[in-house]
Amino acid sequence: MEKFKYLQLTDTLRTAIQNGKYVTGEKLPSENELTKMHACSRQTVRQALGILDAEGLTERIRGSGTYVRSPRVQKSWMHNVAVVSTYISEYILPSILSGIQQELSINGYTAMLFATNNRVDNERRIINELLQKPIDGLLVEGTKSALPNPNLDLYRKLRQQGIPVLFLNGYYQDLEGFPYVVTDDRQGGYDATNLLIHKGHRRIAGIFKNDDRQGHERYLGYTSALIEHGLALTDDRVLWFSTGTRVDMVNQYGLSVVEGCSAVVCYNDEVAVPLLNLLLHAGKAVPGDVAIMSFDNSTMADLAAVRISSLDHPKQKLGVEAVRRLMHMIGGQPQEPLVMPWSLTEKEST
Amino acid sequence: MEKFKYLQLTDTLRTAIQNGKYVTGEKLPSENELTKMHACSRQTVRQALGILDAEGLTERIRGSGTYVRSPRVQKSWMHNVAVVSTYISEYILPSILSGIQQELSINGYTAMLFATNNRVDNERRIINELLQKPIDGLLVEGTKSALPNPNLDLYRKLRQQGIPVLFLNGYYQDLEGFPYVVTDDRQGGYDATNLLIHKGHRRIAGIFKNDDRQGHERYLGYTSALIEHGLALTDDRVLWFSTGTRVDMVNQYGLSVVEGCSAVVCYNDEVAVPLLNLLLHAGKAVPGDVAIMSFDNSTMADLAAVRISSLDHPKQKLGVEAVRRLMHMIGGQPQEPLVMPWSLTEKEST
DNA sequence: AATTATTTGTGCGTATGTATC
DNA sequence: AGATACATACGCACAAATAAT
Repeated sequence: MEKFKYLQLTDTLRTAIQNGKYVTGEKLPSENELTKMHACSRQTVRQALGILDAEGLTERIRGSGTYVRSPRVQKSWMHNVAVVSTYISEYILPSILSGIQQELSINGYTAMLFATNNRVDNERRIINELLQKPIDGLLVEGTKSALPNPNLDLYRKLRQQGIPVLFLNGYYQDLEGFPYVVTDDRQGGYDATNLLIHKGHRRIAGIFKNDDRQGHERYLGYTSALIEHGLALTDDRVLWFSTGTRVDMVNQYGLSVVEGCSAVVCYNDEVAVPLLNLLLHAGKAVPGDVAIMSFDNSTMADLAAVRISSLDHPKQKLGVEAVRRLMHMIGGQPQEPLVMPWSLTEKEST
Repeated sequence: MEKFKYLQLTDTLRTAIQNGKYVTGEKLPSENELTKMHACSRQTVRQALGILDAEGLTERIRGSGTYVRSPRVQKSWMHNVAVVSTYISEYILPSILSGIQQELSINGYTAMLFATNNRVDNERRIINELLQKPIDGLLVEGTKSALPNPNLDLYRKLRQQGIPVLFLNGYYQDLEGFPYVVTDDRQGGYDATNLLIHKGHRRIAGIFKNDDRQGHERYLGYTSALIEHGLALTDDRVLWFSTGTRVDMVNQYGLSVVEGCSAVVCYNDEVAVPLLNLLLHAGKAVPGDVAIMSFDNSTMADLAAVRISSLDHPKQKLGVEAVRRLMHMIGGQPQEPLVMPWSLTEKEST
């Protein structure tokens, strides 16, 4: 129990408000009534009410009374949304962030930026910080979303504090009830592979990332397309890599995995471009000897020596959709997950 | 003048603290002394001190006194820095933002992100917002920094409010006393042109941006190199463009401006790459017929058909340096401008 | 339309507790 | 141990806004 009367009173009143004993509207007894109810002086009551007021829980109107603020108005002075991304400057992330910032700005909100560098320890540090910051909502790109995540407790704590959380690109399987906005990676993997199959390819290699959800899903799409067409599914034709080993891995195993194959499905352009260069350097023709399908359709895909056919990632639109959903969540409307489709304009590598 | 005694007292004490009348440390008179000094009751004094305490300007230690907090600790609950950039996802901006975010994070600060899209009306709207937000400092990439800026009043107002402002990349000539971190664009223009001259080129075209400081400076470096070597300075060989007309302009006038020249200095890679493609498409050899020097050394420069020699922009390091200086400013130390040098590793286009 | 009661805001006085020097 | 300073607590009086009579 608190030491001082005024803090005790603050506590009881605050919990009463939070438990809904006093609903949004008038409700709160007058200072004189509280004086009698809690057997203390009016000054003590006023001190307690002053704290609630400073916390934004109540609004005091002279001559009228002390009113409970609506949860919406309680935080109306903030309008901050935290954005936790794996990276900031790399690949398609800037485009997604740009979409997020633009849509937040339209809604009168401000983006507070954090980067995990795809490390769960950084993620933990950041979310711990955020628990003590005045934010209205949170957009998170999941960190290593295919591996078990040690920070789920913190996300649950955020929800407990009433802060809406929405995931994008990667989300955590074990975390239920949190909406997300992602690309349809399984369908994308299926479509990419399917296109190659319909072009007559029978031996199709695949390079996928093993520590995020997207990699797993794209792989599943790849396999289901092969199975559906009765094609051989061989582990030797699949190369897995993890965060931080993209280019190294391509240089080391890139040629061997496509050996004997006429096509390859690449996790993304960051893999496809180095692989393309490696193939060309080894005297192979693209798409003559090896066709390449990739994901994300970044600027890299167009600037490569052979323009790479790459499923088109919604990028900015994904950021915009994520923000729109988060805005609804801040408004109190729970949101369903959104799975966004890929589109494709074929280019030179197929 | 304020209506109530306690607010009057708060005001006088606050301005006294901000004017340095009471320095970091003890200094503040006791409640009883203030009671006598301002001819009011001790409760009134306490109410005023309570506000200062809530604002974080002072720290009250029971049995000891009321102390002025160091400016660094005064705002310890905020730790927000606003970053106003022209764009977010384009070109080298993501790298600069990444450096900013990284260094802010190290210092326990958070980046709040805004984009002007290089429009002064957006800039005005944003700075007006920021005047009412709780921020510790501001990093701004100047908008159309070579044109007269209508928002200087707002920047001065920010300074008046004690919020440190530091410009990067572009700053406003007419705004005195605001530090900045920029690249040495005049020297860069000189170096780029000089290199071409030393390679034997005598007729060197130039393409520059006319609405930002960097364009003007790079142009001045270009001209001074030509003059220094007694080469002809011809308006016909200089092409100016402005925000929003990069590629269009290159496609329209690119070939004509390099006509009769053996080399060209381009404002940046966003100009150099389309120009390169245009030249190659017209059957010209690079660097055989036309050598190309560019600025910024972005990924575009390396992914182009002919790897373009491009002065290396510090990018992340520039962001880091800007933040370091802003941190010092928040700590109360005024900062000098920083002009960062370019480096160059020659590539294929020269 | 004016009055009255209620409620919060401001201001002052006193007393006691407790940490610091 | 005593002086000093802030923290808590209670008391009262009046002002100003509101709401109901």
